[in-house]
Amino acid sequence: MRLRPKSSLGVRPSKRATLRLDPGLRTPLYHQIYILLREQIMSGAYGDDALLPTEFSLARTYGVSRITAKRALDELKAEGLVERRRGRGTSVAKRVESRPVDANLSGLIENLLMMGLETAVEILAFDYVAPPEAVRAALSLADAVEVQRAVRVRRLDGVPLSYTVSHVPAELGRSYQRADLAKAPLLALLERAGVLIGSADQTISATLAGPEVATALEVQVGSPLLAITRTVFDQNGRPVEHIVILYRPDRYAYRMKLARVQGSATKLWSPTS
Amino acid sequence: MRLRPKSSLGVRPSKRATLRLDPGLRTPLYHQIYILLREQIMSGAYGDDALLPTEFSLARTYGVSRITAKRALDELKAEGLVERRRGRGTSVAKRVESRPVDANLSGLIENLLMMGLETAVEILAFDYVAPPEAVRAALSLADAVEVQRAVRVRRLDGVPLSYTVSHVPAELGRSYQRADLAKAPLLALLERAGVLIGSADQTISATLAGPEVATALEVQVGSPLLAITRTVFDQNGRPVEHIVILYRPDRYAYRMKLARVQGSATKLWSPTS
DNA sequence: CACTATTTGTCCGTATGTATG
DNA sequence: TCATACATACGGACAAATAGT
Repeated sequence: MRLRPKSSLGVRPSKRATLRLDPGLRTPLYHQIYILLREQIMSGAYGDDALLPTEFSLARTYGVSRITAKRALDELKAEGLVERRRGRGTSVAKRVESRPVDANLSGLIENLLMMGLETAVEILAFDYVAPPEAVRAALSLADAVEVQRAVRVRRLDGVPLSYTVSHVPAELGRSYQRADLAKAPLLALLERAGVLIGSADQTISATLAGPEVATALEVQVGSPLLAITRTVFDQNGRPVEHIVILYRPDRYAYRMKLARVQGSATKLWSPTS
Repeated sequence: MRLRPKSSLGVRPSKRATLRLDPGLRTPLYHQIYILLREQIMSGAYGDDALLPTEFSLARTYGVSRITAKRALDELKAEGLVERRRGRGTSVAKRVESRPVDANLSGLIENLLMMGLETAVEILAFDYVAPPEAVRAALSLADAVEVQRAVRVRRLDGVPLSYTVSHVPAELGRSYQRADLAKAPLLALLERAGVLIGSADQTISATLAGPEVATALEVQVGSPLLAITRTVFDQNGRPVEHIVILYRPDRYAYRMKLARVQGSATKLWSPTS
């Protein structure tokens, strides 16, 4: 089978000419070069009618054959990014100038308004289970306790936005029913049951869409997702809810304003608003 | 040559069962599945002695042959992440327990202290370029202006933590040199140059590692990354810096404490500290 | 005008990797 | 495990268009 030889004795493969291409990366060499060139074109490195490197030149700098370099250029041509003419070379076709690094355009939703009632909620699961170890620890529960688990998908304009898995200690979970969750936020239900919400710990990270989540959010398996994990405490510091929310990054962005904290070496920013 | 047939007549290949793995991603199918499974293992989705899906089950859910599914599992085994026994199935080998759902344990770095000087910075690029359109817009620059661009990788204990691309208006960029960036944070350099830092807009999202970033961060292509895009303004509201930071989610988590805002229907939380 | 160097287009053959049944 | 198909990557060889002398 041979899954990567593991370079038995620490013998570095002595790659000399190979400028930053990684053959062990599982992505075809020509495609790596294609991405590098596209990146340079997008960022305007080849202004106007300047010529891209020739096939031979690319082959030399990246340590590949001319055919491989040619394929990278051909892929650019197939995308309409460059024009190629025999004897002349390869030049940038259209002034692309895209790549929205800054989001905000398009139909991106921001944090707060989304919490409003403009969204539709579908409940995929509502049951009582033994919690995963991490959840049990976060909620400071005893060993053999059950929790109320709910899996929800939130949509805006019919397009999935987030996939939520929430865990609530069973005694609190009894205070609401499956149908309630479709209409009101979980926190509101807990407050209705007399819980005095205090603070929350929140961790923001990134993960990949697995099969179930991908289906629910209508994205490809392996798509990136923004993951927010939140543990909510009441005013006595008792944990009352543990929730993981997975957002489609093309539909949702977590935006915030920061203000500079003067005179502190370690703490640079303080959130505002 | 045939670079992707372009599906001549709009004839969709009728992929039915294929639960949306991406064949156009140029990454082998077995490796895509490997990345997904590793991601799930790392995030503790298979607690304790739970079994991973069988080869046949994987083959069915992803619409590939059993051999391909087997290879994904074999690759996990080669990495020492799982144990496989005939007739029994595939189980998680070592309690990896990295990527704790709740952060904070293990070697996870939090936001603020990291900005300190415990980390080593490598500068991959330091030049003056025409900015990408999105950056130009964010910095409110005129059309044909150059900006100072820096690409950096930050490491802690020798392991890459973040990949940073920063753009600063050229006149401000002249105030520091390449070597300065390796020693002090960009904001400190700007303040040294007389800039009075005011506020910042920040967007948090998720993305996938491309070849260049993957190499720099020593992760696989297609791994999830936490993406923070920040535009910094001086006290007059003039933009002075645009920066995109890509974090390895297994090494860095964005944590925050939230306090409940009472009596507001739309605004539920207010950040504290 | 030929002559040449450069550069892309096309073809061959071969070896290895990927994916299927 | 085997046979098969296709993709990837290599090196070599030659043809055809372009630009300069």
